Amino acid sequence: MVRLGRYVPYATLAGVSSPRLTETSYIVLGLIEQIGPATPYDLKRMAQLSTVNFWSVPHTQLYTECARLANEGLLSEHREEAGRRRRVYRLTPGGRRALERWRSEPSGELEEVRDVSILKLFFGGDPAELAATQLEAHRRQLKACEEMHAKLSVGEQDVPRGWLLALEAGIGHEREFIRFWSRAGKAESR
Amino acid sequence: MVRLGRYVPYATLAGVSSPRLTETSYIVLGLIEQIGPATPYDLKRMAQLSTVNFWSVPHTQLYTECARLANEGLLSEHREEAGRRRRVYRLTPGGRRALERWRSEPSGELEEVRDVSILKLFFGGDPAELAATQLEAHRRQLKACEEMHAKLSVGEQDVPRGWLLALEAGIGHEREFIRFWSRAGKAESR
DNA sequence: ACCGTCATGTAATCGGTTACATGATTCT
DNA sequence: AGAATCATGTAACCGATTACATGACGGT
Repeated sequence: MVRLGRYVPYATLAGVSSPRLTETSYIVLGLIEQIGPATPYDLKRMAQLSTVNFWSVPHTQLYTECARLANEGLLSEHREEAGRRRRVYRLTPGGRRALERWRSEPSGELEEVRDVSILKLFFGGDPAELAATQLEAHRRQLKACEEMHAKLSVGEQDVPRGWLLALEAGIGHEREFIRFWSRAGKAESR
Repeated sequence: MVRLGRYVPYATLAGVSSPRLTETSYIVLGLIEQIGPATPYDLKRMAQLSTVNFWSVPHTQLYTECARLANEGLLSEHREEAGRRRRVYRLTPGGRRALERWRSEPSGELEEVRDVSILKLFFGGDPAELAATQLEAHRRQLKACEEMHAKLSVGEQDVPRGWLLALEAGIGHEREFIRFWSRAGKAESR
């Protein structure tokens, strides 16, 4: 079986000092591109709501990541004068270039599945018991995804194509999980 | 869309001081259970070869993890007298209990997909280009999985049931990825 | 006025990742 | 004998996770 390149290291940016951009960085850059100038808190809501929910980022990291990207010159930072003095970030031209470069460069990397329940299965966990719990969870999740998809599809909203596709990917995997656990749960145990 | 519990924290072990067991810990415990007393290097080979390849662990971590588990009393450590003086680890009763508890406790956690290419798609990457590269990679990976599965299935080898199931899960997901990218790659771009 | 929840952070910690290094073996 | 590869670690670093904390605001 082929080794999966899991330890993807730094993205080195031609021409820029030495910014190590992780997926988190691109999520921040990408979200700001989509919604315009934003505070870390805006990003948090956006991420929750929209659909980076297939790749969640804890809110505390949004703060530090914004600061870092600003430090690297990929975002500009501006503090509000008013009471809260929140930091508002926006893309710099360099940030936009970095995002575009990343986005347009297809990668042959494969991700591992890394599902805890499958790990338990691997190490001898009882298929029927694992399946019962997992099936319920995946069915719920599938339902949530489908509802979200329906909501985004109605009318002529201007939902970016990528959002729908990503959601559809999620839906496909949920279905696959359901198929898998259905089979695994009832196969003869010997 | 439902929030996925991604930040699964510590597994607290009733009765034991304060061992924080991660998935890596259970991989180590589980592998040692399967192959008996082993050095970190044995674990590395085992992990590579067998099938924890759907959840890889870098070899350096096997060393530190073994040391930590020994420290927590879940493994016992014994140094060879001979030249290499390698450390050989084996399960203690406590370690075995911890493993069994973990394994038999089904969890409703869901994993996120976290696929970089889908992330690029989400942020506006070109479906056709991404699909081309991903399709090739997934096809190759699928082939490798299937070959491995065939190899493990022939004859009356005593391959643990979990190994086959985990492999089958991987195969299912690879097929799903292929379905997805096939569709995404050729859908009308507007 | 008080309470609960949302908003907005800061900071310590830690597992995971990368870098580096040396001793065995095997092959030519 | 030297080169290449396998075996076996050690250690620094850093992003991600957890813990903690306070201010604003809507409702009762």
